Amino acid sequence: MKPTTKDLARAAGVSLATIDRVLNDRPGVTRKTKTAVEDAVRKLGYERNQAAAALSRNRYLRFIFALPSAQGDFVMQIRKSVNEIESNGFGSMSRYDLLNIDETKPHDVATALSKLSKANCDGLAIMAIEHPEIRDAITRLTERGVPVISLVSYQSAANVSAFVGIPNLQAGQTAGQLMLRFQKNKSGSIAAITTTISSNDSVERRRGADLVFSNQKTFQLLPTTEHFNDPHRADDIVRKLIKTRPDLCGIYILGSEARLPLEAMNRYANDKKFVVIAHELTEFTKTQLADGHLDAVISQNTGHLVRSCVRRLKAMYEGTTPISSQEQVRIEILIKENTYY
Amino acid sequence: MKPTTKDLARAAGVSLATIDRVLNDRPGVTRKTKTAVEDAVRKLGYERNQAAAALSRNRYLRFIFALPSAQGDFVMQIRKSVNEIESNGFGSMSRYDLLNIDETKPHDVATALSKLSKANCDGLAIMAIEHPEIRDAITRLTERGVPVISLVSYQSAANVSAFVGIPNLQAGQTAGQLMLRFQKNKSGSIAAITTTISSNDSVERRRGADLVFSNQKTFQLLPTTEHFNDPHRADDIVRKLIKTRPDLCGIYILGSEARLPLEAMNRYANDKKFVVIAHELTEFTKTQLADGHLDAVISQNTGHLVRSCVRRLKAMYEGTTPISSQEQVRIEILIKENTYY
DNA sequence: AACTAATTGAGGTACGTACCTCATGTCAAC
DNA sequence: GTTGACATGAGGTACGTACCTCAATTAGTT
Repeated sequence: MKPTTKDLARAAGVSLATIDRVLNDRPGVTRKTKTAVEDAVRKLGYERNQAAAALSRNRYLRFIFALPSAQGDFVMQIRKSVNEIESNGFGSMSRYDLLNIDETKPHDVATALSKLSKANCDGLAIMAIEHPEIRDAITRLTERGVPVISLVSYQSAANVSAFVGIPNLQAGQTAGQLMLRFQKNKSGSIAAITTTISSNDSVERRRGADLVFSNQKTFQLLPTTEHFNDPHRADDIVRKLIKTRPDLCGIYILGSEARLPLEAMNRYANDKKFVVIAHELTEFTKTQLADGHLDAVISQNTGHLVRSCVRRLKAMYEGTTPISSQEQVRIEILIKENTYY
Repeated sequence: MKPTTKDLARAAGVSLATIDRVLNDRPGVTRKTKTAVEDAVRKLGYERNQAAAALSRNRYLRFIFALPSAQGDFVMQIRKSVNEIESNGFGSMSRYDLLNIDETKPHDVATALSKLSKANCDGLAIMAIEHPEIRDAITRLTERGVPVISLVSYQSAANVSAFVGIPNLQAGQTAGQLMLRFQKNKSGSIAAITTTISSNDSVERRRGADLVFSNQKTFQLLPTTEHFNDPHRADDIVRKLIKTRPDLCGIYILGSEARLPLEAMNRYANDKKFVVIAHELTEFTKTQLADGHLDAVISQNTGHLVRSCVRRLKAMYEGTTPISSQEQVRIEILIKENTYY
C-alpha cells in the first residue's frame, strides 16, 4: 500500500497541516521543517495520489489546443483526436477545448493568445507557423504562467515548455532514404513540394532529406516548390515538373497536407511511374496508398500526439514527469501492406 | 460540470442508495426502478468518476501478465515494460504482477492458471503457445469470471476476451514487400530463416511474405530453414546459403529472435551486400540497424502492447470500452533513419 | 520580561463513489 | 389482518487530498 500524507506526517513528526503546506508550497514553514518533510517524502517514496488530489480540488483543468483553422485532413484528424479524449475517460477532471487560429493573420492569433491566462487556461498546445508576433505572444503567455507546448511544428520561442511531434529532421531523412531505396532507376531527379516553407516542419524535413541525398550523387533533390494551398498552383507545379523534367522519378511532399499535390499528380502522371512519398496518414492518403498512387507515408499518429500533449500538460500542471519513452512520438513508415483500413 | 450520482438520484426520483444499487448491480431493485435509473443515466450522460470510485473502493486491482520463462530479448522487453507501468502513475490503484510460464510444460501452466480466481486476480494477459491443456485452463478461468487477454500470440480459446498484438500475416506481407522494394538487383533468391516453424507467428509471416512474392516472378523466396536456437545450426545455414546460392540477395528472419542468424550473417557475408529484414526492435537489432547490417525491422512496440493490455484489462473490469483506434497495435517499420537510439 | 510575528497543530468540510446498517414502506400469501 | 419477503430511503463512514479557520506554541526583537 502506498504511503499517504498521514504516513508522511508521522514520519516527519509534524501535523497534516504542515505536510499540506509543504506539498503545496504554501507559506509559513521554516526551512528546517520543510527539509524534514521533504526527507520523509524521499524516504517513504511518497507520491501524491493524483486522482484523490483532483477529486479534492474539484476543479476541472482547462487545456486548450490551438490549431490552424485552414481546412486540412491532418488537422481535422487532430481535432477528432482531441474530441475523442473528451468523450473518453482519458482526460478525467479536465476539459480540452479547441481554438481555431488563422495563421494567415498572425496578429489575430497573437490577440487570441493574449486573452489567455492562468485564470482561463491551465495549459496550451499550439500548432502554428513560426512568426515573430506569434512567438512573442507565446513568450508572454508562458511568462503569465501558462505552460505551452508546441505541437507538430516546433516553435522556437524561448519559453515553450515542450515539443510534441516527430523530430522532423529525422523524418526527412527517413523519407529521403526510402525515396532512394525505392528507386529502380539508376539516376534521376526528385521533386520536393510543400504548402509553405514558413512552416518549420517543412524546412526541417527538407534539411533531413538533403542530408541523405548528399551522400550519393546519382539522384538529385530539386528545389522546394510551394503551392500555398492553391489548387491551381499545385496543378501548375506538377504539370510543369512532368513536362520539363524527363528525368523525374520521384515526388516528395514535405508538408502535412498532401491532398493538392497528390490530386495534381493523379491528373498528370498518367502511366508514368514515380516513387511518391508524403507525410501524415489520413483517410485520403490511406486511399492513395491502397490504390498505389502513394508508395509510402511518413506519419505521426494523431491520437498519440494528442494524448502525449494531454499527459505532458497534466504533468506540467502537477509538476511530475511522464514516461519519457512513451512521450517520444515515433516516426511511422506506412506502406500499403502495414496500413489498417 | 459532469453529472454525479446525486444528479442521477434527483433525475430518477430515487435515493442515492438505489442509484448505488443499480450502478453496482446490487440486488433488491425492481425492474421498473432499475429502468428509471438507467434512463436517467442515459439522459444526463452520466459517467462514473473512475478516480473517485477507485479511491472509495480503496482496493488495488491485481492484474497478471503470464509470460514465457524462456530467455529472449523480446520477452525481456515486455517484462521491462510491465515493470515500467508499475513505477509510473499509469497504473494507479492497480498492481501488475509477472507470472513465468514454462511453455514446454503445458500441464504446469494449466496448474498455475487453475490457482487464479476472482479473489486473487482481476485480469490476466497471457503470451503462450496454443495447447489443449492451456486452452482449457484459460476457458475455465474466464468461466470463473476472470477476464483473459491473449498477448502477441493468439489463443483460440472460445472465451478469450481480446487479442493484443500485430496481425502476423500483414507483418509478413510488409516484410516481403520491403524486401522486394529494397532490391537493386533485377532478380535473385531470398532466404527465410526462423527458430522453428512450429511457432504460429513464423508460419503466418511466411504466408504473408509468400502472398507478396507470388505477385512477381523475378525474385523467389527460398524454403524456410530452422535453427532451433542452435548457434552452430544458424552458422551452417548461413554459410551454406552464401556458398551454394550465388543469386542470394536477401535474408528474411521470420522469428522474434534475430540474434543467431544475424551474428552468422555478420561472420560470413563479408562485403557482399544482402537486403536483411528481421522482426522486433531490441537493443541488438537497433545496433544492427545502426551498423547497416540490417536494412529494416518489422516491429511491435512492447510498451504499447503492455499499456494496451492494461487499458483493456481495466476497461473490462470497469465495464467500459477503450478507444478502439488506440488499441490497434501497429506494425512498425524501422530503418536506420527513423529509429531512436 | 513583555511583546510581536511567524510557525505549527487541531479540527473541520468537501470532492464523488463504495459499502454498510437500520428503519420504513409496500405488496402478496396465508 | 397478520406475517414475511422484498423494495426503498436515510444516514453513516471511508478513501486521500485540498483548503479553510482558529488556537497554541515558538522564535525573535525590544
